Amino acid sequence: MSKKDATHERIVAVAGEAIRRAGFDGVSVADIMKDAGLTHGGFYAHFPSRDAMVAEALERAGADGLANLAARTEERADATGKSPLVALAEAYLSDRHVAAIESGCSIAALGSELPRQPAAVRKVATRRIKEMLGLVERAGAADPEAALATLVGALVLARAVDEPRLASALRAAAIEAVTTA
Amino acid sequence: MSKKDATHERIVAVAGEAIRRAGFDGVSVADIMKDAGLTHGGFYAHFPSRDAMVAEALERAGADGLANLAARTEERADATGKSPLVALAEAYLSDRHVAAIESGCSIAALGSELPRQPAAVRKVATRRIKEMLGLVERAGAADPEAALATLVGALVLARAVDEPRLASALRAAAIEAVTTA
Amino acid sequence: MSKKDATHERIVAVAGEAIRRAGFDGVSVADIMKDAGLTHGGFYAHFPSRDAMVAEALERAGADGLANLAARTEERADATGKSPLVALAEAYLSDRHVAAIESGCSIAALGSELPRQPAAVRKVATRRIKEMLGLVERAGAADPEAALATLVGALVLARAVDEPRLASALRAAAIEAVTTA
Amino acid sequence: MSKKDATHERIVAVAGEAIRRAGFDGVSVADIMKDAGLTHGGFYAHFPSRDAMVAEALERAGADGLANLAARTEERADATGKSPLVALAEAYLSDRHVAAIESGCSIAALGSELPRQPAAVRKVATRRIKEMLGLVERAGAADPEAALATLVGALVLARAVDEPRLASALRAAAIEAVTTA
DNA sequence: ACCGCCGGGACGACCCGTTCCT
DNA sequence: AGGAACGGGTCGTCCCGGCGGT
Repeated sequence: MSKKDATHERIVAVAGEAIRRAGFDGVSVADIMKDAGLTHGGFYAHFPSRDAMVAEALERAGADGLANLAARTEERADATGKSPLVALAEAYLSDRHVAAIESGCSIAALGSELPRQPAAVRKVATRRIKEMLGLVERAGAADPEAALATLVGALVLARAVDEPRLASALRAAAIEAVTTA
Repeated sequence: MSKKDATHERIVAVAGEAIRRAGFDGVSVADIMKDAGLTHGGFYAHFPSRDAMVAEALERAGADGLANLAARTEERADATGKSPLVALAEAYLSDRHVAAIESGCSIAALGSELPRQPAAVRKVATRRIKEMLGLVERAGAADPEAALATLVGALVLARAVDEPRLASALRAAAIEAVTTA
Repeated sequence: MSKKDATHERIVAVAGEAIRRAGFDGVSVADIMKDAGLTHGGFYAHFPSRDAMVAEALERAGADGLANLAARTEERADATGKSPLVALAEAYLSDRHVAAIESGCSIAALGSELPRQPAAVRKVATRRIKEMLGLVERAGAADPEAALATLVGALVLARAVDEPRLASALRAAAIEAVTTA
Repeated sequence: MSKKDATHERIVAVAGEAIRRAGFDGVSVADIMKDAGLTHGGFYAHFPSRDAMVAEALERAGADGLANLAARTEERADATGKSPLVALAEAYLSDRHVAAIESGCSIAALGSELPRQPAAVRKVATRRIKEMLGLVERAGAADPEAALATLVGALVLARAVDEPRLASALRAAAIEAVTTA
């Protein structure tokens, strides 16, 4: 039982990264199983379908990304003495987070694909967004909804854009807007 | 020449909608051709590859979405007498635009898929984002980059979320933030 | 392991015959799999690509054809008391071998297509030709290279030609030339 | 009328080379037409079907190859003073002819594909083989059938083989065998 | 009792020979 | 004679079910 659970978790963790990196449809079951050190044959002993695995993987990826973000925020607040909100915004739009799609915010990584996902997946995403709102609120944002929209939008745009200069401008402006509102 | 161009345009228009609706990988060549009233056999007389068609379709979808947005903004400004920036934000986050993924803003519809797209596609997207910045700036935004990030982020989140109440809150907060900054 | 190997061998055997019958490009993966009692979906569990399968099939077809030839030669030598070389030439240019393209000499069946094949395939063919030279030499040919060229050329021409009379003349002349040199 | 005939001839000439280079199935109608400086649209104004074009192309390629061979033979006979048969064998198995598949002997280039061609094509090939027999006979071969088989077989094998050394040995042995019989 | 392997069927992009309209 | 369009076919990949060994 314990071994099976460990395997299950490994698959989910691998899938969480793979999906953020390549999108919901960007990785095959076989790819994920191979990355988890297994063959694709046993996949359906762990999940009833690919979709079910995706839902779990998104859940896992979201928790993972949120925990990472909280940790980086705290690090930054401790190191620089800045306010929690500033630390949060700077962490969310840091070089590191922009680059690390596969371990970062799952909402920014998959946002525009979410509307076409099955209900289970959307449910997970909605819950995650609420948690993110809570995080932003606790950090002291006057308007958590607007702040979250700005942060997510800036991250999506910064990653989409081809020119580093433009990406940096978007990130800096978003940090400014979120922290002075 | 004229007939071929007409067909070409029809394919591109159909593809632009299909891609916004279902994502870059969500529609097949055959599907697009069928929607354009053709069979898949003739596709490669119009495009050297699927990727080339996607790049054209994104270009077209972006121009289309931007023109729609500008038109709706003007309509709204004329009808309500509100400032251009308010009209723009309200138009961008209107029920209508949130619902109309396939004819709306291509950046919001495809944003999180852009980082994985070929260079040609990313180039088109970058140009479109610059145009959107210009639009926001001309509407009178004090900080166009932040305003665009907020608008795009709010649209992505509002579409992603499962609960209309939450979606509305995100949209309202974003409008407020953009227009009062 | 055993089952997969058995299936693999069956595919290779079927492909070896199909390729000799219809040429390197004359049969599809689906055709071969169907003849092997399978569907083409499972093909890529056995071979990384069609080309890899073709190389194996040629290897198999060559070994098969050579073994058949050796067996027929011995039968003929035993039955008629003729010399090994005569028996070999007569077996190689027998009605039976001329007719049985799909189980006969792979070099004669595919010779003129070989120059355009990938390196792996040509390598296999070269090795087979060397083995055939050895066989001819052991049968007592004074000039194995010339004898092989004559036999292969006569078989190719006899199969190419539309008139049985001409085919027979070519075969008889080749047997005569090979066995009296 | 004259212009159409010229175009027709150009297509046939291009096709004759293409088919010897890439095999009966190795070139598409569009490729041939493009090489002839045309578009594939007009193809069916010149030929009722691809097969009909192939038959004509083989006819043309055979005449072409045979004329080339006769010319090279004569050149060689004049230049070296060797007997017609020696000159013929040396010309047929010269480096130049081995390398020039697309302008050389069509029987050697396509021999093993002929058995599966339509009747019209095989008829053309048979006639060509008879003409080659006549050429060999007039050159003074004691046994034209065996000589032709040896020459064609050696050319096919020399082109098929991966090792220049082996190819040379096959060619030399064949020349020796043909000229001393 | 459970995981891994073999296999199935459907679908993906891309290419081909052919026809029709201009 | 040119060019758009058609429909069938190719190889390769996908998600998923069942049999067999541990």
